Amino acid sequence: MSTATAEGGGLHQRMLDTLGESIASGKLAPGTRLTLDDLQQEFNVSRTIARDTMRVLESMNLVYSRRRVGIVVQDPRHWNVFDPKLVHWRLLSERREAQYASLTELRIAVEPIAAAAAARRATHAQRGELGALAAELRRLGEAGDLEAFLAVDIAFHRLLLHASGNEMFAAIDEMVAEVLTSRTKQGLMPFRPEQAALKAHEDVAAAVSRGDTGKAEEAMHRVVVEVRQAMGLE
Amino acid sequence: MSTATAEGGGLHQRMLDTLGESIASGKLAPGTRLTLDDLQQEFNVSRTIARDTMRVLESMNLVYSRRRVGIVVQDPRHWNVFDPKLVHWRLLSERREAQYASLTELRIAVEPIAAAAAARRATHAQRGELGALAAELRRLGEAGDLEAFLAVDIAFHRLLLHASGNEMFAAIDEMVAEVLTSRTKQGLMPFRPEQAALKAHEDVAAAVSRGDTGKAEEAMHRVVVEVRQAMGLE
DNA sequence: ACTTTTCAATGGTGCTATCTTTTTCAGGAA
DNA sequence: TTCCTGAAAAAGATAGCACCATTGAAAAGT
Repeated sequence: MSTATAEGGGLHQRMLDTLGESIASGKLAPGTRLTLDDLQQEFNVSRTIARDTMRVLESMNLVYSRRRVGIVVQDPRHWNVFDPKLVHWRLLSERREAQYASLTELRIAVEPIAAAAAARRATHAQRGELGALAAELRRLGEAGDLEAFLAVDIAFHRLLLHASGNEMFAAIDEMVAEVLTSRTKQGLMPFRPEQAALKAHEDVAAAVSRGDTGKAEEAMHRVVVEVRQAMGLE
Repeated sequence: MSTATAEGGGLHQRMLDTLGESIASGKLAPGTRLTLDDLQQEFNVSRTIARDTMRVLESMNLVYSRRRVGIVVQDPRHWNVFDPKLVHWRLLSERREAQYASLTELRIAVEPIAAAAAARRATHAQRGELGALAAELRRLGEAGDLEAFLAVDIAFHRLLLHASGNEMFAAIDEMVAEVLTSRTKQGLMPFRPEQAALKAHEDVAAAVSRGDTGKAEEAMHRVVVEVRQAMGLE
């Protein structure tokens, strides 16, 4: 993807990012009426580009268009909230916290089940790699290198989600990475990862390695349980 | 959405549905190269429509387009598998079973956590309604009216997902409905819903009603546990 | 290796058809 | 006269079409 309102991609991408961000942030409130004519003027683009952009926003259910009315910003409850572009825009907005909360809760739900699935379906190579990452995690955790720790932590969770063999689980890997990153960057992580967390990661890797679905789920549950408490979910 | 290759919507919708279905089913293999010129001829539409369509498919990561190359069908691992349109197309294809499996696993992951969230955040009205639906479920279950049972079961799960207050959970309600429907239609359900399942639904409603997150999660776990076993996940 | 050619997307312009909403206006009843 | 009603007309916006210029990248040729 293009990311950000950056200059990057074509006109279409820029217009899409700008408008998407405006809608996601609520700057363009639901019910707001736009017209292609206004948009082409505002963004200084041709009708072609304006159309393309609105079609994409429409396919994400951020807007709908009706004859004689124009293009109308949809109520948030209709948005395709799993679209990575929308997730990205929402994380850029001031309502970022709400998006993090939703994502974290999703993670709490999915990761233990993904661990169980991985224990059942991971390839031999994946099982090995997972163990290596867990070991690396302990090394970096005890050394106190938070930045490197984050990178490996992301790799660990990403690999697990993919090893689950469920493409829907795999698809949330980017979002999980963003949650982990944000948690570290905002200092919500203890300066030095806790022993319990390191142990839990190792247990996940070990359980997946020997195909123990129940233990894998339980260990991954321990990994996310701290997040759960931080969110006030139990 | 328009649903199906039906006559419905505009040219854009029809072309999108047709192409999307072809890609989702694998009839158009990853790596296949298309050009706008070919497409406008094949579908007998203007360049505008062909462009719009491909832009939408591109935003779903079903294709990517490069200059001088054309429009290329993406590898499935890049697809936005949470896009409701894509889910729908996959359920129409011969690979429908794989999609059901993924969705079921997602459901197993999400619903217990959604129940806990609902216990915490549901409105007063939602708590009451959930109880009413659970009672209705028992009545219909014991009467053996499978069709009506299905309708209420869907309403129950949909309400719970929405009451969770997590818009990402709410967004999977349609998918859950399709899974439940398919399970009933294909006779995967016992002719008469089991007592344990009826009890579990009631327990979910009761726990949500009194705000007991732990019990709500546990009870919803019992609701999905049968599905879990049917899938060979434990 | 470098240059040229070719191909297909990117981006733009202007037009017609069609669908809906709003407005207008005529006609009848109070 | 005034007010309401309903049909017809007008207007506003997308839907869709045809065609054109530019640009970037792959492939062919030197």
